[in-house]
Amino acid sequence: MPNTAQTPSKKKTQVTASPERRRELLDTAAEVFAAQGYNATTVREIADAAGMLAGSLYYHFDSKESMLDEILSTFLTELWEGYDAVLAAGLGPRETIEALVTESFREIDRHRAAVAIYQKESKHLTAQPRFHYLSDSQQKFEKAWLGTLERGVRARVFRADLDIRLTYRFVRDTVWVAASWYRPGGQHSPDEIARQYLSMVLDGIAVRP
Amino acid sequence: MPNTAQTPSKKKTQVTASPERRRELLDTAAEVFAAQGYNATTVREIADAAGMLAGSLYYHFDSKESMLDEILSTFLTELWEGYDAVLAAGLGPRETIEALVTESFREIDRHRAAVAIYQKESKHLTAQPRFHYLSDSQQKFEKAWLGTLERGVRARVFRADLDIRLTYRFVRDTVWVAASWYRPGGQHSPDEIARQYLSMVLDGIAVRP
Amino acid sequence: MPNTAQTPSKKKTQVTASPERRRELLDTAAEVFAAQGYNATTVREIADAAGMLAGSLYYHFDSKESMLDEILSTFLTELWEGYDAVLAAGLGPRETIEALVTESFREIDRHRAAVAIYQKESKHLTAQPRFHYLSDSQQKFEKAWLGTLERGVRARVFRADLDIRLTYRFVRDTVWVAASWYRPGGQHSPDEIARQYLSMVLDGIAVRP
Amino acid sequence: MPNTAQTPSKKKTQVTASPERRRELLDTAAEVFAAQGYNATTVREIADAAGMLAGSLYYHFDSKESMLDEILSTFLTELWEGYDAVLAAGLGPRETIEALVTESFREIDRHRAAVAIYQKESKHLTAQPRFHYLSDSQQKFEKAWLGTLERGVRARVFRADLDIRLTYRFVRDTVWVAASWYRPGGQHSPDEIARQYLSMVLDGIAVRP
DNA sequence: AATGAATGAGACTTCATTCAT
DNA sequence: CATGAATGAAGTCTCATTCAT
Repeated sequence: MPNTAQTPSKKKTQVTASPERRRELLDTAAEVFAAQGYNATTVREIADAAGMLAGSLYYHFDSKESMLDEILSTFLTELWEGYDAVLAAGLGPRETIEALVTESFREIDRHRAAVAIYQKESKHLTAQPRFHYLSDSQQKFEKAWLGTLERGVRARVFRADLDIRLTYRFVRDTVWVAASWYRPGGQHSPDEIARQYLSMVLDGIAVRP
Repeated sequence: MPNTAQTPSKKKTQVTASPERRRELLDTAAEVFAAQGYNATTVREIADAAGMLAGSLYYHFDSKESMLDEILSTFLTELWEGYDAVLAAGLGPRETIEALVTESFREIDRHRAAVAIYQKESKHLTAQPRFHYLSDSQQKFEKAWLGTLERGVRARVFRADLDIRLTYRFVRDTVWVAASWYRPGGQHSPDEIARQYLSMVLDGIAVRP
Repeated sequence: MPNTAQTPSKKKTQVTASPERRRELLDTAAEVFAAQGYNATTVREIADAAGMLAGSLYYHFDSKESMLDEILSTFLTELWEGYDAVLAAGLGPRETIEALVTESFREIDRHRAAVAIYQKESKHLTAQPRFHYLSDSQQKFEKAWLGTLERGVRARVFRADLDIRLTYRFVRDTVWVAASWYRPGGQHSPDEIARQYLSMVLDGIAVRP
Repeated sequence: MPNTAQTPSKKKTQVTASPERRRELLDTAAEVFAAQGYNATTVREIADAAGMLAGSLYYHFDSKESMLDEILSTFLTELWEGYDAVLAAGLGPRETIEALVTESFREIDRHRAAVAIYQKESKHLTAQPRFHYLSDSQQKFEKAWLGTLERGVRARVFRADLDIRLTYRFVRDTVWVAASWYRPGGQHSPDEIARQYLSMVLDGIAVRP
């Protein structure tokens, strides 16, 4: 997931005009998209949720698609700020994985809707040029995680008998699917969930003999 | 996921028509639904993929929705045949989990498209009465897995220090998300994938000290 | 084209506002209307060209349509001042035609945009009561030109072997279509263009035997 | 006006399907476009005129714009067939002009609506890449007419004292504006109109001294 | 005077579905 | 069985216009 070059909307929508209102509306839209799916969501439903008429949304945004775009790219930008900080910290492989997982759950906590949308829609969005940055991010993401896992195998902190790509998918999916059931303000804090997830992933759920 | 035999077409569709052609068309439809999402798929795209015109599909099926219905219910019926056999076998908790995971990967191998559709669409489909059987299945599914896990904790074969519901979601998601990247005929057989997944889930990816 | 003083704004627009600004804005609007067509022009494009926001135009004008109205009626008023002077001068038919053509090219020079708009839009505007004055003008126009041509035929200065209505349309169109390509400040002055046009219309482009 | 490369509609509309219906609908659309202007015409008005619902038009055409495109390009293709035949005939300059004018009035007779649309819309359409062929045609058109006129001046059959570009515009506009008032089946046949126009253009409307 | 935000009507377009052939 | 043509509902988007500030 890349810190997107963000489509420069030259046309009309005031990107200048009050960014708070924009953000409010995007949050509303993200919530509806996450709940119903992007395609199944009508512009009118977003507008209803925002307390305005469908047409009024177009004062703030070019199109329904550009809302989706902005939701996803904003999320990815923030995500990579966190990831890049972790990767630059020079930690050992196990500590890096721990930090990445923790960071991920924090992002899920902060951008639950965006993550859920990303999970559901990103695959078929990458076909469109406008959303190529999703693949870019995906690749960068894979490099960071897979690289760390490989480093760990070489350093003998991760098992060598497993297919490394399988392990990668396992860890990756395990973390991000959480967005589909996670509700902020629930029983466990993001950090607590991260701790338990890491414990399962690293040590397994079986009792040690 | 229940084997609710919800298929009886009430309206008109010729059940007389050769069931093989029906299945062929459903397979085609499932593939397209999985690739693009149900909502994003037009009836014309399915027809194109099947080499006919959109209207012609209606000789075989009542509606786009009934195709989805049939795809999902067929899959769930088969899935529960396998699951029920496992659950009736009277295995210990660890062996039950192993058998369920293995069975799941076999289903993914056989019904990749259906599983992918299920993953993406089931949440917002359960709202419709027609698809209530999806929630039924979900519940039955949860009871089987959660029950087995709890049994394992009591039997001291699974760790007691983890939130059991978190563990459940972890195992469940770990398995099913695989449908999003799995391609039949790949490097690893379903059983091999199951073996490695189980190894990770049960024993973790970290090297034991 | 009549000088129907159809301008009195009945509704609200501040006529108090400086008339120069009004004229400026109308000139801008006319330019955009001429370039893109009235229907294809959005109020926002006019506002952009004027360096303000769309809504702000409504401080100056009732509606987009009233801008068009004012552009056209102002032009026609001026046109008829010139024409009426010519017609009142008591010239012979050939001299009258010469004077009318010359006057027309001067109007095109002064009101290029308005003339272009008139050419493109007048036909479908005449349906609306608000723009009935366009048909009135058209009729008065036809009477003046056709009458002069007929007078010329009777006086044996214009050919009698031509369909007089065809001749009328020929002369009329010949003159006014020029607005579609004419650019003020070009190579030829309006009077020079008029001279050459008259030479062609009166004597033809073929070399005399 | 070029014999257009015609946009290859790859997407969906059956260009194969009954070309007669297509042509019928295009004729209807052309009539409405010519009467009201392209922008002022709604898809529903076209559909009403064709006795169907607005959406049904999209079975035959990609978009309102593609109808316009097909109307114009079909017309231009036919026009250039006629023009090219004339230009290839090796006539003298005066005879070439006569043949071109005659051919033009025949085209106006056959494609009155298309010509009217061309006159009104072509200028602002050329901005769009899709309609670049309009400029191409315009250029080819200019080369043919201007070239013939220059040839005529050199051959001393056309006057040398006139600005040749002015003459070109004069002749060109004179002919084509006729589409705005011409009604097929009127008093004069296209050939008769051509004859009188040529008489005016070549010899003028004034009586020879 | 001008802005920023919103309204509401209506435009173009898509698409599941129907049905005579 | 399948096609070709059409329907009708609904969806996205545009735009002239309004109005409080």
